[in-house]
Amino acid sequence: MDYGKERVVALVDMDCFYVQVEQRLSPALKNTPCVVAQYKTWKGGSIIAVSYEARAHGVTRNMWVDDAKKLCPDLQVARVRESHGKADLTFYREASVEVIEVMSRFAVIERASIDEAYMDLTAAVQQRLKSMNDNEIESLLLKTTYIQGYPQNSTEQAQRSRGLKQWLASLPELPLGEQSSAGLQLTVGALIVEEMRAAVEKHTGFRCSAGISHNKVLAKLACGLNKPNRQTILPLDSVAELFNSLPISKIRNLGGKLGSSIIETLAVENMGDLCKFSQAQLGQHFGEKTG
DNA sequence: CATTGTTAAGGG
DNA sequence: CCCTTAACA
Repeated sequence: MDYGKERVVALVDMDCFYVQVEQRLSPALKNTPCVVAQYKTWKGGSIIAVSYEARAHGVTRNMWVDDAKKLCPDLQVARVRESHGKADLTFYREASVEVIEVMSRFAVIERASIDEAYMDLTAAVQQRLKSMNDNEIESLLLKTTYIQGYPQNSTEQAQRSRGLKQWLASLPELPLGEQSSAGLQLTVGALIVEEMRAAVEKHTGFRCSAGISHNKVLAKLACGLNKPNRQTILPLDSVAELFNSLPISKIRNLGGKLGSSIIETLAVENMGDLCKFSQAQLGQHFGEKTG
C-alpha cells in the first residue's frame, strides 16, 4: 500500500454533546436555540455547549449567559448539575458510556474525550471487502457522506450527491484477492461509519459527525468539514488542495502556542506553505521530536 | 476570583 | 518518575 495510505482511521465527534444530552432529557429543548451552562451567579454562568440554532445567533462556547441572551433573547439554558458546589459532569459521562458501548460493537475505539473517539478501521475494512460483491457500494448506503475535493473542477458547494457519484465512479472494480485501492478502503470505512452512526442514534438518540481518512490528524480535520450530522471522506489526493488555504491553527495540536511560533518562525500562513519544509528543517526549529 | 476540568506531552 | 505546561472541550 502507498505511503500514507496504510490505514483507514475514523474520528467520530458528537454534535454539541452536552446540549443533546439535555435535549433528550427535556424534549422541549429540541430544535431550539439553547445552551448548557455551568454556575449561575457570575453573569448568568458560563456556556460550555451551544445548539446549532443558537450558534446561528452568534452564541459561542465560553460566553457568559447574560451576554448570549443579548444576542439571542429567547435562548433556553440548561444547567450543569452541581455537587459540593462544583460543576459535576457525571450525567454527561454516563451518556458518553452509552455511546462508547454502541460504537465498540463495530471496532476497537480510542476514546479521545467525553464526546469523541478515534478508531482504526483497517482490519474491519479488509474483512468487509472480502464478503462484498460488486456494486454493493451505492450512493444510497452513504446517505450522509461527503467526499472532500469532489466534485472536481466545481466551485459551487452543496453538491454532495454529485461529488459522491463522481467519486464512486472513479473507484476501481472490486478486486478479488489482491490489494484493493486506498479509495475503495476509505469508502468501505465510510460505509461502516454510516452504520455505526445510525446505530448510535437508534440506541442513544444522539447524533454525531465523523471524518474518515488515513490517520488521526486527517480524520479529525475531515470531521469538521461537514457538521452537524454528516461525515466526510478525506482522500490523500485531496489534501494538497485543502491545505493550500488551510490556516495552520486548524490542525489538531497546532491551535495554540506551537502553531503561533511556527507561523512566526517560518513566516508561513497555511498548511500548504508549511509542507514545503522538510522534517529535518522542522526538527532544527522546533526540536527533533516536535518537528 | 470570574471558566473549569481533563488529558497528554515534554522537561527536569 | 513526577511536575509543569499546553491543548482542547
